[in-house]
Amino acid sequence: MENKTTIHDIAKALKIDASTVSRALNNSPRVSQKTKDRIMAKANELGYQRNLLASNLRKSVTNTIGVIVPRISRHFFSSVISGIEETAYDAGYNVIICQSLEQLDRERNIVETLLANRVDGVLLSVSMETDEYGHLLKMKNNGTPFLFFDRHCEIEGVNSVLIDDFQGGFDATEHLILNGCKNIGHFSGPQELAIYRNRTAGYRKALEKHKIPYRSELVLRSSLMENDGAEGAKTLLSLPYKVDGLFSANDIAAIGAMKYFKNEGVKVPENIAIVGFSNEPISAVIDPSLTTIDQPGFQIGQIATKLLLEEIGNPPSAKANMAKTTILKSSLIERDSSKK
Amino acid sequence: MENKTTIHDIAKALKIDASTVSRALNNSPRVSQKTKDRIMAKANELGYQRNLLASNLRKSVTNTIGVIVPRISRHFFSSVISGIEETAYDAGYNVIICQSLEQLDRERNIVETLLANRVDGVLLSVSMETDEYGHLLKMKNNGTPFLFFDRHCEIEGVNSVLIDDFQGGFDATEHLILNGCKNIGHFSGPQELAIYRNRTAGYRKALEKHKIPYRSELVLRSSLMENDGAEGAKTLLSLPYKVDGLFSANDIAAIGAMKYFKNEGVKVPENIAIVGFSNEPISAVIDPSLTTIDQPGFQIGQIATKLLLEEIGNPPSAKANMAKTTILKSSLIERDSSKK
DNA sequence: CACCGAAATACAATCGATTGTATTTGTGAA
DNA sequence: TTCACAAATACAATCGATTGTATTTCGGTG
Repeated sequence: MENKTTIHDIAKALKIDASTVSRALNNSPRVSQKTKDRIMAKANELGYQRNLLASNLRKSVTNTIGVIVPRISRHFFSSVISGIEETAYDAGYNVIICQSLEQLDRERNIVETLLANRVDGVLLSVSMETDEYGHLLKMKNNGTPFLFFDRHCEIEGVNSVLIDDFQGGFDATEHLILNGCKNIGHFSGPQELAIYRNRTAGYRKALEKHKIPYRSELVLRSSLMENDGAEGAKTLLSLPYKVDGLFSANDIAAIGAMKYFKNEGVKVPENIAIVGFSNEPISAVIDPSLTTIDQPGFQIGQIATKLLLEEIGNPPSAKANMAKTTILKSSLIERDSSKK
Repeated sequence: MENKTTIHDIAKALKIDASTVSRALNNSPRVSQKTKDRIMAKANELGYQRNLLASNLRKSVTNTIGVIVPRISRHFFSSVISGIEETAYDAGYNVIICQSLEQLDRERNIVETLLANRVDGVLLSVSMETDEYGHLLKMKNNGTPFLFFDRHCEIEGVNSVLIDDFQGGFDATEHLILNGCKNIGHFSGPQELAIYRNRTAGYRKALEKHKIPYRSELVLRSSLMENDGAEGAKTLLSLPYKVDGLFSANDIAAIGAMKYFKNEGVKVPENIAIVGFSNEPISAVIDPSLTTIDQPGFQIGQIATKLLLEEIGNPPSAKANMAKTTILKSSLIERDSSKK
């Protein structure tokens, strides 16, 4: 009841060798069916359960991949995780889910733990604080295959699966312009992250295309939490001219702003039209419903996992050291918050 | 660059024994400071990283606990996970998060994998499909400490940390009654789960207290997904008398019903008042905002983890085999969906 | 200078499973 | 009956770290 039974216990009980037991449990053709049956029966009788620590140590393969996301509670990330799990399980891999909570030191710890546990590969969407890549370079040098999804860093030879943030930012902004907005605010995130730089670049490009001058005071950077959105809304209202549009680089901050505007009696979309990013479920339900950019999370998870598993299966030295970047399209979901 | 360095590599490089390297890396007093320094330096130089598979195998302790939840995307569960992680990390434990997606076979697989990986303990909130406890009994017999939170099963000698679902159901229902509802519908979940039985029992108790007859056709059982809520709403509308209140055993189904009602032109709360359960973030934001029962998820996670770690630390045979059940209070959050 | 005891280090077994190699068993053909 | 050969099983090393025990080193004392 206490001490787990091992293949040696089974071997002893049947007066055979442990190697035969091991082979039988792995259904090797080198063991006769008769012996296999006896071993299986005894294994069940004793409640045997393979010790993966020992097995993996010996085989130096764990059939496990680690996944690091900023927060599991974000809808986008949990759908990516669903895609990852589906693909990984089908391929016989287990998945360890970890959340950095947007903190660099936690991200470092997680990487450390995953490497120490010898996961076969890692899928990673970096935290907002990640402006230093030591832990990632260590992982790379150490030979552990890994791959960025959504939020990536510029590290040579590391693949990534991204969405087209530039296009998303462009679409969101142009949509506001086409709805008649002239002074469009923009909430952006930490500039260390390419996704935010790209969304902002898309924003600027749309302004440019429509000959609207770019004003830096309209672009506010924060961590894009709900209260950052409220703060940002306040700042926009304090400007000496009227802001009539807002593109927020995520939904959460957009919602923070919407709530603030509601409190202040500023009408959405009449006074200010808003577009978010990520398509959180909450955005479909808030009043007015939030126009946003939808990202194919599940698909990102599937593709990222497929690529990672390929990399795990293949000698990384064989192929060129070029990083491959897969870019998926996002799509604008028009709802009420932007209808003028 | 390819093959990971081991303590033997360090030992060889310094012409000392591997055991000394091991002790140095664990900061044992049996190694002189001078040698420790040399070893540390060499370890860094070679990019050494402890192999936890080997270490844990030898120590037969992993300092890891497994957590199984139905879905990580549910706000309640992700706050429980936050509480678990905080407490576990403080105690030097790692956490493996797994989701059963409400499927029994996935739950079985996860338990199997966690046991095979020799986690030191497991925190578990069972799936809606779990009506058979073989995998849990196996875990118990195998001697792995585990503990239920929120959704539990009747297994002898297994502790649980729950919220007072009976009281929650009672409060929700009485709230509707006090707001003038006479015919109160109720969405419940699988009756294998005590939480749903208890919420329903609270519902009945409140009716009884206020001398409202119980009608079985008002109680609808489902998996409480969004479309189950819509289905349920349809059923309630088809009854030959007017249903003026609804207590749903979760927010998601309540929201499904709200959307259906909105489509059908049934006004909430004027025509039908609604109370949900769980306090999903979306419930605060939907229009009308959803009255609901808030559960202290973070705290549940903290307490459950503390209890589990105690059990891991102590000989389970030493203490009586009595299951301890910790019950936390929930609280009614009044919002617009129930204001008549 | 020899010797004692503590400090530092080395030796060797072990955790549980896997796997290459060697040995035994068994079957059919000569 | 004997031999060849394949099938089945046993032997033994190994994965990387830990840990109890044994040995060496060294400073200090008489």
